[in-house]
Amino acid sequence: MQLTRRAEYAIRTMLDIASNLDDQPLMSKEIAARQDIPPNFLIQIVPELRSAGLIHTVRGSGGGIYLTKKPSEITLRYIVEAIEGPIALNQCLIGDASCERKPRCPVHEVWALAQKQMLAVLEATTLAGLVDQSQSGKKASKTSAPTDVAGKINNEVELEV
Amino acid sequence: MQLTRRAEYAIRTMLDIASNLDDQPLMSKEIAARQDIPPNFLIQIVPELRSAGLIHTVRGSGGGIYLTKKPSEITLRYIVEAIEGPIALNQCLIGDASCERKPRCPVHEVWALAQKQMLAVLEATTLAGLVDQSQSGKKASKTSAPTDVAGKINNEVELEV
DNA sequence: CCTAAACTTTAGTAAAATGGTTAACTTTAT
DNA sequence: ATAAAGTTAACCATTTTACTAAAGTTTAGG
Repeated sequence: MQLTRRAEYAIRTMLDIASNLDDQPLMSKEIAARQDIPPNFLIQIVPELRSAGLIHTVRGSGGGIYLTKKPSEITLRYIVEAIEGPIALNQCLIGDASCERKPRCPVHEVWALAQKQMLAVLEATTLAGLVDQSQSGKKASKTSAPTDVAGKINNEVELEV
Repeated sequence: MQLTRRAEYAIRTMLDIASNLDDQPLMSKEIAARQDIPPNFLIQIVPELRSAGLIHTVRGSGGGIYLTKKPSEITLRYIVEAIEGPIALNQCLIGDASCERKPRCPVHEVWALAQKQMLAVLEATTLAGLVDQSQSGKKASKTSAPTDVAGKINNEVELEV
């Protein structure tokens, strides 16, 4: 019931690149150093991010990594699923194949809802929003739309438990 | 990022007992048969539920298992955490010990929110509500208050993603 | 064209988690 | 007593996790 280190490192990597202002590609080793990622582990994760179409890699001297999309178009959910595959909080939520217990099992839809709630947050969070938030403090930049996703969701979601 | 079989089986077990109308204790072996749980695996899970204070067990001939609390007082979250320990979607959410990256890491609070959303669902769901729901179809029983937790939450939670 | 810098690929590996099984033990109703 | 129930502890195969390592490939620059 926990994010793997791979996915955590993938998120850090994507965020590191998104925070980069220069247009020159970043080296894997540098990213690893900045983000506290074992460098030999990261070079294993990078190809996965590339296969998922999230990054472009340039080989050879002077090479490195850059994003393929705009940070505002990359959600946290997308990054996580690029590494771990589709998120499923319970075995009965894997794929669309409904479990055989489903008709009589009232718990299934509870897990479905819990997962939906969780995914809504991960899907509403983009790299742009995260970069924006970590840079706030100097001035309230209104450059990218979803400035404070977390706060935004938070207000609409209060439950009377 | 997925519920273990242990916890899934624990939920089924608790639900099975809560659905039992007689006041005589249920046998582990019978529960296992009804709920598609490997019987030898269940007898390993039962003591954990007991240690957590969720069930009472009676040894010896004629013994078995019954709940210690009212089904309306037992939440899904409580059952899961009785088996798996505290839920933490990311390593940085374990305990109250904030990760050392927290001050500069904008992702932390996103995971915190995602988890809060998920836990809200698991916490709003009680055994009584689940039993009630699986029995509906004959007549809309209004015996226990939270009849349709899932639907209830669902309405209040729409996000404009 | 040679070399160093960068990513790629493949293999290996120790430790822990997962999902069980087995068997000896204790308690208790009849 | 004895059989029925839960208790405890040990065991086990497989998979996942989190890495490390090494040999290979591509490419810029001299």
